[in-house]
Amino acid sequence: MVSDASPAPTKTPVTLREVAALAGVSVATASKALNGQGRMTAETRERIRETAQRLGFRPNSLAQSLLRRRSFTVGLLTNDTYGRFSLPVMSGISDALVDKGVSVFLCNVEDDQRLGQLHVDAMLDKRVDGIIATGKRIDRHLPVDLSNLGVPVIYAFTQPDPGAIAFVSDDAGGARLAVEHFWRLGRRRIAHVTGPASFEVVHARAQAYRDVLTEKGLPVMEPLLGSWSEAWGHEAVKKLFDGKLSKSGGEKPDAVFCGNDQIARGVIDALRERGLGVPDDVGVIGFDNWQIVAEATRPPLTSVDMNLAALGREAGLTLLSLVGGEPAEPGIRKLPCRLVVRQSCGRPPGG
Amino acid sequence: MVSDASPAPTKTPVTLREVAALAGVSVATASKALNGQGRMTAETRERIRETAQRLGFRPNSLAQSLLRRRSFTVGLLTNDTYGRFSLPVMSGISDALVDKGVSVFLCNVEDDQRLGQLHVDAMLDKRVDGIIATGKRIDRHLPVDLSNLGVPVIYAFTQPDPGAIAFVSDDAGGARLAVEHFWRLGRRRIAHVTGPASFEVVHARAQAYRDVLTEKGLPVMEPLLGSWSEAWGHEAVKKLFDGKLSKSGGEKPDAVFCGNDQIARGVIDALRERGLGVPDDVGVIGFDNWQIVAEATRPPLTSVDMNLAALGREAGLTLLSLVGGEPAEPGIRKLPCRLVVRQSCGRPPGG
DNA sequence: TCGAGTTGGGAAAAGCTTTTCTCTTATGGG
DNA sequence: CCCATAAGAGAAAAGCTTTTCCCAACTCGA
Repeated sequence: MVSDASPAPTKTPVTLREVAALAGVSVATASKALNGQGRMTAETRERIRETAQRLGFRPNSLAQSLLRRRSFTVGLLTNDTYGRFSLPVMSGISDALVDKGVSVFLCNVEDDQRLGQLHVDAMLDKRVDGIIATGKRIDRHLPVDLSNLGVPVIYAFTQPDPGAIAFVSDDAGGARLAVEHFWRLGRRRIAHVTGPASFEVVHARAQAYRDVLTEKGLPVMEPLLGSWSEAWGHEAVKKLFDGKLSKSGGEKPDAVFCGNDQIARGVIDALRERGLGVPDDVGVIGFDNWQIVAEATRPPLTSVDMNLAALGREAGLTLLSLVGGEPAEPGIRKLPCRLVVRQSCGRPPGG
Repeated sequence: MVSDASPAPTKTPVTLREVAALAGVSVATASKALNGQGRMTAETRERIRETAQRLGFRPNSLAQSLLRRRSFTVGLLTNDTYGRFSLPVMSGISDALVDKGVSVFLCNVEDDQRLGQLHVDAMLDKRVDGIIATGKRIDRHLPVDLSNLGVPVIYAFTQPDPGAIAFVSDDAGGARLAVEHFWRLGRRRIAHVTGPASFEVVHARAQAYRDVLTEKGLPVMEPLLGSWSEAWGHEAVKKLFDGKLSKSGGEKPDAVFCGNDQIARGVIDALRERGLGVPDDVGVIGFDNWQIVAEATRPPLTSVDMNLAALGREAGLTLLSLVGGEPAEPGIRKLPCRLVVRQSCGRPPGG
């Protein structure tokens, strides 16, 4: 039973040479037949095709790549090991590329410079056509230097080098979406509970929040900065609903826009614990649209989705066009978010 | 400025031929010098090495692979797009392989047969040395046929083909860990709330749960099967603490072993809502050790960790040995889980 | 029938590295 | 001083495909 007649456990791949020999032509002709190039009788072409088919011929990509100086692979660098951010991005990239015959090397570099260098070297050795860098936050670099690599580089959801091409989510736009949605629903005292000041997105979203309120002539409550946790959501509810709020003259919020879904989850739980109904008394909107959290809250959480898969797709396609030699403007492209409406924000009055 | 001293934006990689020319030797000698092969004077070797260094020479892996019939790449197939299961597995695989110079193609096939075939073909074209299949549950196949591919295949955390090599978590062992821990803590009325009957692990864990209780001479409450959700955790608490339990003569549980962390989260919240203290009145242990959930519960959740990264590492190393031509027994290897103790299970009496 | 043009197909180089021979030169012993 | 041996380095093939150029044979018009 070591090795029997039926397809051997390890068979050596069939080469073009063998196909050609069996079809009684030269390798040149065989190659042309299979690629639809060159001139030959229809029968010759067909015979070669059939032979190739029958033998299960598969052109050796390594040889092709060597010749074309193009490997049809790209490297994807991430530091988001358990990544709910970078995973959708990856998925989008892969989606965009698989149809073009391009495969993706996934390399997790953690936050380890040595590991980063190791992976980048490995990619370069393998002659990737390009590299995409992605991460877990927009305002931090990966622990690798990607300048002057000799291959195109695109940044997606991570901090780019100056002069590079990057795709990020439009956090300010996403925040507008949420606040304006509250406004349309008739909410007028809208609070904002978000993450720590060390994140740039915190400021971007907070500013958008202020802008919308100002535009609409609504009272602006100063955003509450804390951590990205449920616990902070609880605590923030205490601050919002126990203390006096300066501007609004003691009035309690009827809506809370949260910086992520975990905070929102904490807020909703805390509201329930103090007998406030969501969405009837207070509407809540989260950010990230982390499905498993958003759907587990009671009621299910309305949340801003950053369209990360789309972002990845754009990044992949752009990289490909760069590889193809087409020029592209450097700069940061912000891609729009979308609001996924569930039940925590309420329905329009009388709607 | 077409090509100046500092690295050009897009430089063509330097070849061995150029190194050899500059060092004044043949490519054969250059190759041998850099690989520590052949015989030559120490100075010649050093001169070549220096030249290569200076030029930033990087052997073209495509050429090497073509020659060695070994690409130093492996394909990783998964259907767990947003995967908290397959991601740690991937990370372990990558970890195990990066030091050996092996890169990983990540291919997400969703549950789409066409996509699966597409990716497998792409991998085969690219001459991967082997393939690892991973997924989101142990008892389901990926939507691809991986038999007779001509390259070694390893299954990790997904249902293997018969006769293949697979690594999975030892769910029964993990369940024992949890129940025995409760026992050591002095808990005597231990309930089990878990997922749907359609999952094999549900039965494996439930049986282990029964076994341990029987061994210890404790009352066995019939496991409560439901869904993997928080909501089911809430509901299960109702069933456990409202109704009469047959065997235990109406006594309420003092411990609940949950089938995953989300259920555990629901159980803990529900217990709190009815005024029962965790861990003082009731201990709770979850499964999966999904950090972000386990650490957000109040109190933080003790949970069974499946050691998925280690599982991935094993899978990677085994694949490599297979690629190296070493034989390996087919079969399913169960890797042990470990209990991550936080606060929800309680401390030993007087401890 | 001759020359021009067309048709079908092959030879060979290129892409880059590794490895096996082979060759030349130097060295040492007798 | 000569031969045997070792040392140092190069030529060439292999690995597989694509593409350019070339050749032989055939067709057709004059």
